[in-house]
Amino acid sequence: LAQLRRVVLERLMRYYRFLSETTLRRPAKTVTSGQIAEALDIDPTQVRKDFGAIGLLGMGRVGFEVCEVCRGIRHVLGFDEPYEAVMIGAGHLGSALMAYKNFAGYGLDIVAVFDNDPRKIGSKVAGRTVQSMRSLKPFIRRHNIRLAILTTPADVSQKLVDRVVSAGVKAIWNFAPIQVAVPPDVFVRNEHISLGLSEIAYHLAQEI
Amino acid sequence: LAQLRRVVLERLMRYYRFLSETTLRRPAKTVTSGQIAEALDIDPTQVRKDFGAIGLLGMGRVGFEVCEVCRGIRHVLGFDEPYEAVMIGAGHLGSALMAYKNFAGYGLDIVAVFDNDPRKIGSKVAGRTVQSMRSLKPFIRRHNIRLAILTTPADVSQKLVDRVVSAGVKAIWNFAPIQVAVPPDVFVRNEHISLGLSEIAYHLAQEI
DNA sequence: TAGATTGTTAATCGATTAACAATC
DNA sequence: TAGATTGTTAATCGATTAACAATC
Repeated sequence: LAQLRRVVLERLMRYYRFLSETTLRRPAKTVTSGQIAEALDIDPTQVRKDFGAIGLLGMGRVGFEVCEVCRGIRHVLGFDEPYEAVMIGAGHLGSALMAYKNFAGYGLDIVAVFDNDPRKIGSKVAGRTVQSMRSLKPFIRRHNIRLAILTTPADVSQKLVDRVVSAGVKAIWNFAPIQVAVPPDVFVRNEHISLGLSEIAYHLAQEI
Repeated sequence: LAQLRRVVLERLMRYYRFLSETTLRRPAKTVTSGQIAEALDIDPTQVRKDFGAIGLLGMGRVGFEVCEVCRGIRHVLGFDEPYEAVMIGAGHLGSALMAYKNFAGYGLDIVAVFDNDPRKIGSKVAGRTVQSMRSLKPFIRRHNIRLAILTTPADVSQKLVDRVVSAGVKAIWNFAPIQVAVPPDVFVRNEHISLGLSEIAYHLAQEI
């Protein structure tokens, strides 16, 4: 199975969400590439190609089995292999993410939250006690954590990244408004708000 | 000036952030496409193409004037034309976004926040009093608001979108975990957390 | 069977990268 | 001047779309 590109992963996720949502409302055994394509405004061939790329086969004149597709996507995207993460930063954004219920359905379990603010340390966020940043590194080591979610201010973020990477973290989900540097074997996914902002601002300015 | 695609907008934003950040640290009058390219891991030709697309000209052997580039990007992306927005939802995420200081630098001013929860209505979020959803539509009409930022639960989001669109909103910045339907003249930017999640989960599963 | 849908090959489209004369 | 950097054209690459025989 070849390495899947980002755009493909995103489409797979959209298929998955669409199938999960619609089958809840009106259960269907099968779905055609055309139905998915129309709902998500994608070419039907694209859907079949993507399914083919992850080894899903359809049936002529019938389409694809919904359950099989969902199972296939779950498997490929790795939702079935639970992984634990630490949240770095217990501010508004960190708390918002901690409170997000759906993560469990994607295999993600945020097992601890850390902050530097003495007023926050010891308090509870979504049922977890906020710990001091000093405990961060030992915690990651002890629990073999591979993912760190970063919701800290720009100025301290790089230092914290260095620390968690040296403790063994293999992926950073970066919500901090800064580009962080990591060794080549560490994966970073950036969620810079400014990218969305640029698109919004541009379209509003265009429209006048 | 041709319509700019999403990837171009995102690159422009990255250039802008890079130039703003680095000139703060070590002020430079000029910058070459090669310097930008190396820092952002982009092809130098790409940088020159993007600059050319928005009418920025460099100087042989010298490069581009930093100030001129920043001004050009600000102008094209529309950061210089201030626009007001309403925040729909005063939960963790809504509060986090309200508290974000940098928006002003991009022309965005969140002038009001709305929620359905009686316990939140009347309280302050980042200096703004949370208003009832009942005031949403009249407020948008009265102030000619063109952007709504959506941080509500999935189940109520579509209804709220319909309402703000009928009140005249022209763009939706959607942080709700659902695909919202809008008329063709309304622009939607989705920030579904699940897309990032799929990439993270996939890479962690691959790595094993 | 007839007809809708698949899987796959070929064609198109657009975006990225390479090459290089023009420029300061 | 010499040499680094630009602007632009051409070449490459990859992704999307079209076409269509095979299938149920």
